[in-house]
Amino acid sequence: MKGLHGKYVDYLQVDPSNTYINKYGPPQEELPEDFLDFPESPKKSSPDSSSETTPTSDVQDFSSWEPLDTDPSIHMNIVYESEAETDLPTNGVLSSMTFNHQFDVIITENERKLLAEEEFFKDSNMKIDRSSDLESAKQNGNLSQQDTANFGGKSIIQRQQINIEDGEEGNSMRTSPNCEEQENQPDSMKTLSKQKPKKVRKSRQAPLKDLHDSEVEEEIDTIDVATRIINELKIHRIPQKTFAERILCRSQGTLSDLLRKPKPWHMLKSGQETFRRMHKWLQQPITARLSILDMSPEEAAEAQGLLPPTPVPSGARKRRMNSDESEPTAKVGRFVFTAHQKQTLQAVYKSTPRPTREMHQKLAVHLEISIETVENFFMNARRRDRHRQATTQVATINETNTHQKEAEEAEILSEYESDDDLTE
DNA sequence: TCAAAGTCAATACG
DNA sequence: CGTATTGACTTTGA
Repeated sequence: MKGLHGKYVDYLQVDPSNTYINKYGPPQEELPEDFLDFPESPKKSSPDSSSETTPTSDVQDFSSWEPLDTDPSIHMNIVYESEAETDLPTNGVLSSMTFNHQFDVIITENERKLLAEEEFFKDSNMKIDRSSDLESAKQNGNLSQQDTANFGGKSIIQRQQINIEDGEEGNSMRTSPNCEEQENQPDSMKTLSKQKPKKVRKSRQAPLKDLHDSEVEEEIDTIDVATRIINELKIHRIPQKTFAERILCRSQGTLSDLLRKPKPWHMLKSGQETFRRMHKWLQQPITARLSILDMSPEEAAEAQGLLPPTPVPSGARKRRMNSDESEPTAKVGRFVFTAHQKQTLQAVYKSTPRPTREMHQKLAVHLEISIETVENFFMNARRRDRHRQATTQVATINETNTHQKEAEEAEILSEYESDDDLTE
């Protein structure tokens, strides 16, 4: 019963009585037609399992599944991703939870013992039960959540990994977009593969266009992606710098900004590419995600795929420097406005966001700074003002609603770090 | 040539 | 050290 050890399991089911486990994966794009259907339980399983699953004649026994307790390496550290209609935060970490939602599961070996907890997947109603692990999680008592919506007892867990104690191969890395890649077709029809119509979208206050499941334009919920990336980086202790450079081919500062202030997808231009990469990375099996991070930027770049022509036009900056860069003597640090200069400029900006060239000149003289600097100030001010406005509207409602929960999640997340082994 | 969008990357912060 | 901020550079589109 250790056939799956060391391999990816993209989907997983656990029977209502929490005794058997059904794994499916890895690479297959699609699940078997009946994957979501529990076999007709022949035994007197759980009481409330009086489901309405089509009472087909196909009687199967859960014994065909792998007994849950025979896999000692299992432990689930569930990072869930709420798709919608839930009061739960958009995502977070839970110690246990019954299904009805889709989860992003991460399993670490040294956490396996925690799974032994009989509480795991106890009921068939979605419920958060943190009694089994996370000494810390216990501190938080407000994560309980009820969600009666269920799929007739069906459950799915996505992207989970099962660690093994013996042979496993760290190959399995999948292609994914990375640096050197640049495809910006208004309608990325590049790969018409019908990937899992995993539209990462949630019910936000933002007006969402109702696209069909067609593989039209993959709309990405940037806020959701950003949140998830933040969690991933935190859980696996991946520095922004590492992720930014190896996966996104961007600088740490840029990543930080994108993560904290993600602009709505529809407001992005070429910047969509960066979010696409983050999204793509999130869709890969955990081992692949982590393995890529272990490589050098170059390796990662190639490993992940194509290195087409025009790399994102930012790779090689030509910083202004003397024609001869051999003498770093006159090291001019970055310019920084003095309090007075900044205050003056901000005051002017308030009343006049778009000063005329003459005004720019006057300000430059008055503040004793170059006109370019003045122009840059207004340009940056306008852009960041717009940006702020665009991100605030969406974030606000959401935050006020889940502020507390998120704060608690953060605590739980931090606790998980204590025994995460997948980091180097 | 100008403005906007996307970033870089120095450096301010904690 | 890792993350957030931010003045300025680069690329795009008009």
